[in-house]
Amino acid sequence: MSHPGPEQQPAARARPAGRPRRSQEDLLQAAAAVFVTSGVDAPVREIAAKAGVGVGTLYRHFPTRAELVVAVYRHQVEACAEAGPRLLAESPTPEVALRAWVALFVEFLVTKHGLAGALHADDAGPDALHRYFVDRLVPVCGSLLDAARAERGASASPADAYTVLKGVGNLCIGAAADPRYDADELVQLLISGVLAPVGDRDA
Amino acid sequence: MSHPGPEQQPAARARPAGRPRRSQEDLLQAAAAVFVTSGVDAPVREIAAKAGVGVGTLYRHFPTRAELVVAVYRHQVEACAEAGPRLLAESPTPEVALRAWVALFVEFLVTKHGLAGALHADDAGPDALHRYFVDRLVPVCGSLLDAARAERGASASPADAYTVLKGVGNLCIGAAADPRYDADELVQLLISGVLAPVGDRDA
DNA sequence: CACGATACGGAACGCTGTTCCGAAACGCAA
DNA sequence: TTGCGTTTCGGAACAGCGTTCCGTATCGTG
Repeated sequence: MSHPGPEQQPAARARPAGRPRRSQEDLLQAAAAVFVTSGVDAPVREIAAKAGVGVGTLYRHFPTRAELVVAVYRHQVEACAEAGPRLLAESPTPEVALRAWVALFVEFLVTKHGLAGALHADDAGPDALHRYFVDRLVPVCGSLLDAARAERGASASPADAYTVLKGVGNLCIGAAADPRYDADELVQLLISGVLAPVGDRDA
Repeated sequence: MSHPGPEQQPAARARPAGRPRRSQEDLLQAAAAVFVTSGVDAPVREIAAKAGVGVGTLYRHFPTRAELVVAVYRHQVEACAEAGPRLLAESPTPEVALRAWVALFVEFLVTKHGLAGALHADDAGPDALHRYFVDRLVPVCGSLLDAARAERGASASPADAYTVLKGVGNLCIGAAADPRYDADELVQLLISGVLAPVGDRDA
């Protein structure tokens, strides 16, 4: 923070080349800035350029694109995860806590353009991004879900925490780019369905 | 007037002077086959190779990738659209009809690998694929939704047909590639939430 | 001062969707 | 039949992506 180092002029610089740590921080700040302006899908070269380094440097610090994204958003995901138990303790009912937490998650995903879309497991290889989100947030979501369901008295579990979390994430895809689409509304309705008594689904 | 006419206005005569237009049909069949094996995101070159033509030929018949996808699935989308009113007429209640139609839509999306993911408006340009799906299916979804809501007596509309349809489509993303994720279940739960009385959302 | 280790930048690779153009195949008229 | 215009064909070429690779510049140290 106290040493931002925003110099980007390509000429006349005899600056740190062999030092290990500076680039990493520059990269993270540059990536965060570019993600805000150009979305999470911004080209790698744009991030490297913003940081004033080559793509080779970027890839040594973050071997894959997903790991860079994880690094940029790690503390926000952490904050979201930690908000779960706190909301559960502070809210009047577990359902209120669950809804508040989910709203928090949705706002996080929607404000980072393209993050929800980049969250796909896609196929085959376990994406570092997908894995991190799942590992960190599924337990939190699960405990909130269990508490809310216990309150409602819904014994049967129609959908597990992983499915619900992935569903919420999917609902956020494209939300920022489409004014006609209200992801937050839909997510709350999904929660309503998840918490509804099982017999409610039969006509 | 009685000119020998080295210049012919291409008004009515659009006769194929070159090879017959067999290519278009070959392309559609090849694309359908490739989509089944390699998913909707299969490379354009693979489709062209399968059809035994060059990519130039493919792009003259289908100026963009999305239009090819639309052409391949047009009759299935049409069938899905036509199933809406039929289900509404044949089902015991509108909600049953809505749930059955949505299940149909989900099965269609999930079985075509990657179709749901390719459905994004993404950004900026109105995708031909997205437009076609929306134009054809939103009215159908809307009438089913209205009927089901009228039956339930839920006056307020928490989410319009476009939002619900897009939400359902989003929930199907990655469903085929992830055994732990049950899109169909989630979609039915979302419908439950959509049809639930408005006051149900407040804790 | 010299030498090895290492982080650096950016060219290069393989892949994508899309555009472009020379060449070939056909119908029609002379 | 022969020639010509028209239209389609095939695939090279272009632009952009994520990722890999390597010559080079700089640092820490003996």
